[in-house]
Amino acid sequence: MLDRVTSMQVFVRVAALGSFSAAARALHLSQTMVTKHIAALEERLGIKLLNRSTRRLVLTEGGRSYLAACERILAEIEEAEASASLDRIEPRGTLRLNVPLTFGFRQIVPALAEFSRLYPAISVDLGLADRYVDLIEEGWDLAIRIGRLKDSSLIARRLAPCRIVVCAAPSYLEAHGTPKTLEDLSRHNCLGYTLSSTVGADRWAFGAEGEMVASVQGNLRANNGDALLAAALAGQGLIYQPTFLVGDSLREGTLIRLLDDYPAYEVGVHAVLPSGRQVPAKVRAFVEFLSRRFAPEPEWDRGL
Amino acid sequence: MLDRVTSMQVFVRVAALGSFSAAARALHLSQTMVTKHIAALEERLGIKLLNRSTRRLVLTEGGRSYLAACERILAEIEEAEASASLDRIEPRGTLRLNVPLTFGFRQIVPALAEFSRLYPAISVDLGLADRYVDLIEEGWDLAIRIGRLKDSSLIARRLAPCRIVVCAAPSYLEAHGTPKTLEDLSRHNCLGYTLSSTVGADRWAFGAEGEMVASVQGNLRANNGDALLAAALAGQGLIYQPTFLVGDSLREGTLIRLLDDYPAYEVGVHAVLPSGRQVPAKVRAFVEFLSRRFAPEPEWDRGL
DNA sequence: TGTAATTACGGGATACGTAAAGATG
DNA sequence: CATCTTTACGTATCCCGTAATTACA
Repeated sequence: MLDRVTSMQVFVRVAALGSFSAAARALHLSQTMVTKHIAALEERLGIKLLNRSTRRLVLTEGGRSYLAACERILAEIEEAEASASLDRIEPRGTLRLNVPLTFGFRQIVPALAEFSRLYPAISVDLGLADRYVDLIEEGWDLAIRIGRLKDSSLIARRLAPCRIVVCAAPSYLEAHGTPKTLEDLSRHNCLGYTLSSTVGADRWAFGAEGEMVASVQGNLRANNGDALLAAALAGQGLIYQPTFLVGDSLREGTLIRLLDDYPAYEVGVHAVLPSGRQVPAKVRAFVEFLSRRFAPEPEWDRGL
Repeated sequence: MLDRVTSMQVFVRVAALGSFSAAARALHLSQTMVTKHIAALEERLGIKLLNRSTRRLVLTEGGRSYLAACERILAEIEEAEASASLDRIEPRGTLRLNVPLTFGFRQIVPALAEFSRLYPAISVDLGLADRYVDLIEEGWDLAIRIGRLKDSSLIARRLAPCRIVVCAAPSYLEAHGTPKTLEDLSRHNCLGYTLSSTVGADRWAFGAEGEMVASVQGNLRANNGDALLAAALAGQGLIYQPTFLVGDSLREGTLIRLLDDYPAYEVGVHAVLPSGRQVPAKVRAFVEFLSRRFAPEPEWDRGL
């Protein structure tokens, strides 16, 4: 028999999203299992819950009232488990963590090794993605977001500053000279980062709040910082990237920071979590861990 | 994973009876499974629910509060399932019913009065429309369709025959003569029904299967049978309409049936519902009700 | 020593995903 | 034709009871 609680969760998700496949994605299940869960419920109850054509789902009358009951019941179960569970007190279980690619590889993955030593009872399910993810929809416990946050339906905690600087390889500077002012940038090959809609591709900001902006252009754009870093190291042009990415190269001298008379544009590295429920200890533990790890100054900014 | 609802039931029983083996007997389970269910809950919650020595079971602090929650939750589940299952046994709720205009006014609305007396727990949401409606999309429980069905993704049940006959007012026949053969029709003013794409406007069919077809024309067309009926009664021309519409006038003598040497074209009145295994009791009840009401011969065909 | 809970273990049921089919707009 | 639901099917899991084991009065 399919777990009835799971079936109820599936049903609630299907009803909320209006789609079997969307629910499957959200719950990390196959479409097949979603079908089977709904079928199991319908069989058990003896009524049809959803009228479905391929494109459209509509709750039946019985489905509507059962849905309301499921929501009540699931909330009660969750509350009962949360208040009874050790999870509240002791960090354990699986932490579903979603982080941006570059920051993830460079800063989170190394950190996780230590975190796992500290908390052997926690296993981590790491999602690396630069795209926007819906925490609640996709069931993440926690995400790392870099930038300036707007979404207010989530709890955010600032973990570290993220300073964005301009730099280039010595070979490039020898060949093309060194820009001294923002105006000079327009005469250089500025490799653009396309993922942020505000700054990175055509506009490079300076000053902690981004008070100054330079318009730039170049012969390469990418949606991935590591790719741009590689290009810059090869002497192709200037890049405008966060210090957590270019810090090592700057300390090694393989990249040179430019325009350091202008204060760097500063955004934040944030831990973001779904609001509402009480925060599980595993999440608290990880946020605290990162917060300590990155304070008072993150490692990647040492010596810059 | 053990079914969580079952585990809760086991836990409640164990707590009530103060013994694993007693609970096993009560639930027709092996002692083994009782142990495993309790262990599964304890694992899931991360806390001990029962302190047990061989002879004695004592709820822990956490166990007591979780027990209370389980009792609430199980009661709610039972209630939700019972209420949902009622839908399949006892006809109740709102029946969303879509019917064609003319048939609806003449045959369904009168029937509904009696239906409501028979099933006071059902309220009806009646949609009158001649256009094609998507049952699933628009959330209808049931539709009446008249004609010959093709759509196979729906369940259809034939409720009654629908015979289509030619008739005219005596005043018209006095003025223009009485057609005796299909060929004669071409010399008459044939008022066309435009809603059906197959027959009704330019082509009038005869014979149970529509084996014979006459081409016709006239000076009025409409997409509504009642309008054409009114025109015919006023002596404007011939109409080709179902007996459920013209039956009363024929019996009164305000219309005269023509060409009754030719057997009438016969289509069906169908109940059509979204497919799926379970049909709600309210729907079954209504279909049965109509089926009985129209059998063995529908009222509108009496005496024709 | 007798009763109750737990562990070991094997067989059979089933939960699950892949892949293909069916449906739909 | 792309997308969504359902069916078919093979596999690995784990549910479950029998039987052996441990714990306790």
